Amino acid sequence: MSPKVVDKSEKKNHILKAAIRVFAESGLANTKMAHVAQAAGIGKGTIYEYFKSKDELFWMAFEVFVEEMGVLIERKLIDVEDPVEQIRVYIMAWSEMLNSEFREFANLMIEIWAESMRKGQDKGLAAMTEMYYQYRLQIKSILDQGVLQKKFRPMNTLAVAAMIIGSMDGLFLQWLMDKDLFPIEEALKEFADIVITGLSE
Amino acid sequence: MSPKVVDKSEKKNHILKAAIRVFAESGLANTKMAHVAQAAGIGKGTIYEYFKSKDELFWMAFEVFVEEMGVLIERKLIDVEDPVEQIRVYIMAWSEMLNSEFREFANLMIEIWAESMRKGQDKGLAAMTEMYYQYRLQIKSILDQGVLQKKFRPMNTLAVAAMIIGSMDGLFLQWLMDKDLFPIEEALKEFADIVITGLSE
DNA sequence: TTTAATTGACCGGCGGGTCGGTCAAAAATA
DNA sequence: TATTTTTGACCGACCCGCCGGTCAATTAAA
Repeated sequence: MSPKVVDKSEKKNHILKAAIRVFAESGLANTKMAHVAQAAGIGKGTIYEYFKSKDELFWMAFEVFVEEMGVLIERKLIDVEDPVEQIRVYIMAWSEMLNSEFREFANLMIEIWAESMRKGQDKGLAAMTEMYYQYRLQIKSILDQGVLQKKFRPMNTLAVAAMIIGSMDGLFLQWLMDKDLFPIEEALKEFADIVITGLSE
Repeated sequence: MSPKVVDKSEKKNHILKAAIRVFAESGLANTKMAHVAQAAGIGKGTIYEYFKSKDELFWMAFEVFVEEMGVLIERKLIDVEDPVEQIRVYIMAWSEMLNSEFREFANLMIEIWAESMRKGQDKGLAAMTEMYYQYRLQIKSILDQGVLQKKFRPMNTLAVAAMIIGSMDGLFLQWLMDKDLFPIEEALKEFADIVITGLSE
């Protein structure tokens, strides 16, 4: 019925996008391959032409998600010079992100969190840990710059970086749970103000 | 083999405790009733004398968890008067908690998060939202006091409360993922300092 | 002995993954 | 160009192991 696709990698990507949506909605265990197939508009068997297993599909979805997220943040930071402003931009970038096309992928994050922590899921956990480690270093280097420029007080920059990332995740999580009532914009704004005031010399 | 338990509710509690441990380790979908039974040292069928279904068991485990957690925090706050110190105690209470018997239950939290957000899990989500709403109000009232006493600057206290709770969750989450390397003590301490400095008049 | 509690073998459905068949399109041939 | 052959992407019926929940039998308590 549908014409055959010539470009393998494009179709793989198409399946991945559908999978992200379904995983985000139902989680790993509750997602049926048949459902993913339906969402992608293909037969179940076809998925296995592109992915070895459900598990592989899930973790590839994670990779795509992380990568797109990283690119998005990077782009926002690119033409901000002042470390203080960089921190603010970084924090506020989240609220924009949550109103972008990422909104539908957001639920996936918690699935990944849960999944990566289960006993025996060392591969996923390692990927996760690595991702956060990179984020922390990124923030740390902004903070270090700020301290050097005497715009921030001296501090344990790694711990503060960890705190900032952690807090972002937490606010994100709260918003996920209660998208309508949780005041994410205000909470982020307050957070940015408090962090900057609290860190200033 | 196991001593016969006379008290029905005591046995129910015993099963619940075992279930919490198993759910924390494997999640809802990956936990087998046989495994819970084994962990509790009883036969699988017996569980169904005390709980209607796996689902009911899971959500009762959640209730127990939340309740014990609330009691623990409450106890810490009871003889602190100064709002500023209350905030600090509240924040630092977490690090103590994570070194207490709660440590083994901690993973359960993320399972609950993930589960409560799945499509169709309205019951769980509602319970979750309610819990956080209560927490937010609790913190808000401390902040309101502080503002009244001119110890904190004027602010959107609800948003700040949401921010604080969210951040706590986020730090907790990060720690869950990387218990050995994530500097939870320092991050919490920095967070408390920054928040208090940032909120002070 | 009667009643209550406990148990684990068993059942049924469910879903991940397989595999032989199909067919559109590309390649080869005329 | 028209026709035949080959390819491999696509599919979904089927297989089979797994696990939540049941219940007849067993054990303990009254």
